[in-house]
Amino acid sequence: MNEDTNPASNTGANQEGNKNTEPKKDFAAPNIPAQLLKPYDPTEVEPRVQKQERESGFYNPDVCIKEGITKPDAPIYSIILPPPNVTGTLHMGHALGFTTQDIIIRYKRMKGFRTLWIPGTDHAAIATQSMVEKNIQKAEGKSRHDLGREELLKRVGEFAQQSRDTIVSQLQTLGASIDWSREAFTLDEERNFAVRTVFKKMYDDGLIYKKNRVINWDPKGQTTISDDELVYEDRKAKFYTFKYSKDFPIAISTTRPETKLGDVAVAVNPEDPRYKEFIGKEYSMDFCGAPIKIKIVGDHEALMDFGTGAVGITPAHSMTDYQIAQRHNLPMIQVIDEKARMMIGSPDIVGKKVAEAREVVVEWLKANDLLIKEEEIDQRISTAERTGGIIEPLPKLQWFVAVNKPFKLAHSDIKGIEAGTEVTLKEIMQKAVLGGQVEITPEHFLKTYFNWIDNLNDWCISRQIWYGHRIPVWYKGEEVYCGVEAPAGASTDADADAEAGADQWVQDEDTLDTWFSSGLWSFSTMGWPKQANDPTSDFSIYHPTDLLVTAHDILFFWVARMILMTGYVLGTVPFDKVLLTGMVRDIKGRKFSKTLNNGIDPKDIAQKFGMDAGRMSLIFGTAPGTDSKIDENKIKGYKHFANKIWNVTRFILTATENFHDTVHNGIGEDNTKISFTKDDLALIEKRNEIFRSISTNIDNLKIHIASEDLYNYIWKEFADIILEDSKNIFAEAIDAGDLAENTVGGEGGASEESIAKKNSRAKFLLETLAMIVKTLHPFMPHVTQEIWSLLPAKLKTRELIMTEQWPLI
RNA sequence: GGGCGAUUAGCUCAGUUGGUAGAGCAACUCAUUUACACUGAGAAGGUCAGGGGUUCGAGUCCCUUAUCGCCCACCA
Repeated sequence: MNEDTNPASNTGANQEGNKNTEPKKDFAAPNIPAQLLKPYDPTEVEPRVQKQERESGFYNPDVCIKEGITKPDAPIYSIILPPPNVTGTLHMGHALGFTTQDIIIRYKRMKGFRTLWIPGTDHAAIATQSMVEKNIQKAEGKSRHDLGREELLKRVGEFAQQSRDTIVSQLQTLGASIDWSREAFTLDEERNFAVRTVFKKMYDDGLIYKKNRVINWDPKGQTTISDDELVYEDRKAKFYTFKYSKDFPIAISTTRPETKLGDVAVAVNPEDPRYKEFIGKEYSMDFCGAPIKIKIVGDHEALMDFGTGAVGITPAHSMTDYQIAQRHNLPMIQVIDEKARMMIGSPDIVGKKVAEAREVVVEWLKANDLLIKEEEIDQRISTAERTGGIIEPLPKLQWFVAVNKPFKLAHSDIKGIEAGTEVTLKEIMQKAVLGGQVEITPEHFLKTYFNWIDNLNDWCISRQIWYGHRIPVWYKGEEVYCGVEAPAGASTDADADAEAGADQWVQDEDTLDTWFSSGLWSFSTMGWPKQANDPTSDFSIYHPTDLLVTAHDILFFWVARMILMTGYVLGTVPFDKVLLTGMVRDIKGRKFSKTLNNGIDPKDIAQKFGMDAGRMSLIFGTAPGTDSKIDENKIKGYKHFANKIWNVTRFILTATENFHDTVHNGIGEDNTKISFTKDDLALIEKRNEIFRSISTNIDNLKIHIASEDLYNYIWKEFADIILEDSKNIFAEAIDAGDLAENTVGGEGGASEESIAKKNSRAKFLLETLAMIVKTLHPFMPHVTQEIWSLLPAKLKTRELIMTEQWPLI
């Protein structure tokens, strides 16, 4: 398979004679590939190399084994790609993570590992649906209800497909050596089956339950969201102090007077001398047209030194109040509906939006002389991460995952948890990491991780949207059925369900939080559950995976959920190591966001500087977990670097032109056997030391240091010192050659010595060049492949450098 | 309120177990059409935020202060 890839090498006759007389002018030497004589052009090379690599099939480990590149019993190395959301396109932040993964995957592949990298995309339920809904509303003025469930899903599906196509092409532009034959989608049929299977298991174990309680309602997205999907915004707000009525003994304060129509109690601190005497008393009155009944309760939650020391309790519209109400068995009165409009009160309040109702209530308080104080305070309000809607806490019947409920874990490979013992999901998340089974880099995120788990509450998993995994639960009158498949007689038509009669099974309307399916990603992409017991399945071979590379902003959303799900379902961990990357920011230090429209498309970088340069600039000098800024000057530097290696190659091939095809056999220019000089042996030793440490650093996930060492060796050591020095050696050999020719029977000794030096150095340069190109390949796959294709055939064992063996192993 | 991180050259940032402070970019001097101007050589530039401690020795470990950033939290 070792064809001569040097297109210029068989162009026939050359003019050897010219070489020594005018060596410097003669770059167009016939032995040197024509491409090499021009500056390196990434825009031409990169797409070609990507296509060549992809079509080779070697991204797929099965092909590597079949073609003898990887041994069948080779050690395993697997990574799953964090699936990008199908809401849009990739930016340089994604590129950092993906480049990191690609570097490690290429490195491991060259080291002989059976290497798998699985791609896919995430349906990102709320984000995607709300984006499509917005587009439809804008273009056609229709809501999702105008379209119906089926039509909307069709539209969202189309959008997702387009997004997916863009993402795939972007990943290919990055040069990601990912196995496309295994591509998955969090919402495809196989993943849906995995989701249903896990849901059913959790339901049967009593870990999934349905309950009516106060949840985070997003009036804009018309759905619940989990605690983690809240984003806080600082705002100025009016803080009102007032009494419910003239006769009421205690004043309370609030920023939301309109919710007070739903108050059922006032909590005071039981130690508070001002209010002690009122505890237990009840008062009834009219408040803005709503009859309210207020009980005074003692609760330590009420702080004596805040506000008036008394809290109005609105169980239906505040998480805190809901919890206090639970403690005191208080009723819950909902006064705000799902559209954030008032449900009760006087006629000028009912139907009004909360902000308007607030004004009306304040006016009413003033008119009745009940308002005591009005001041401005700083307030944090909750908004929905995906839609930006202001969260309205509402009581709703929702599905939850119980994180503190003990259950029996049948099988366990998790250190500290014995099979068959009772554990909670929370404990699984803790112990998988505590025992070091999952290693997190940088280490300080461990504290963040445990801190989050300590404060974790039950996970609300139901969403009132249509795009997503529909909850596999069916109702018929009072009956409830949960199953992987629909019960017999259940309607399969989504829109028809709504009108189905009481004698028919009707599926739950809600869909699951997108992170429920993402949590299964490490094994749902590998054929679980259908091929779980097949020893030849990906699941049996590649799970648990070796490494997860992701940005630190989804540590809780995703990393923790994967640990939870994998621990629960399989009794093991999803990955051995987690490498958290920092966020890539724009030049002003801002996060990339759709609203700012400041995302940088990797394709633009590829156009401008070459993707290799883009990749290096993301990696170089960027410590794990540390945020970085994208800077075009930096990228430009690595474009220069690519060109540098290009020219290094040209120089070495030109300088050794006469015998670079024989050096591999140890045959020098004068047909003598080459042996290394002392100087060159020293260079080899130093070189090998540096290259070994580069390997070690990649092994330890310190690729930013590895890339720096490599860069410095190539440019500062190899090019600036060794190549410059070599010029003298080669010049001496030429002079000596001339001298020997001109002096018949003269002293050949000097000549032989300089020729021997040249031979030694030439061998060193060619071998080192091959080594440099191989070692640089994971970082800059395109330029290295192009150089590889231009190197003398005898220096290589294979056409594609990605399948060559890593140096010095 | 709790937790975490950052503070190193003009700018952007590296710095593994403590052992003489590093890179890129910018700026300065010089060289040169060279394998490469997508170049080379040289010089300059730092009380490693401040203070204290441990140590023979601290950018690195401990304490503390300040500033900035992030995450979490039920102060209505």
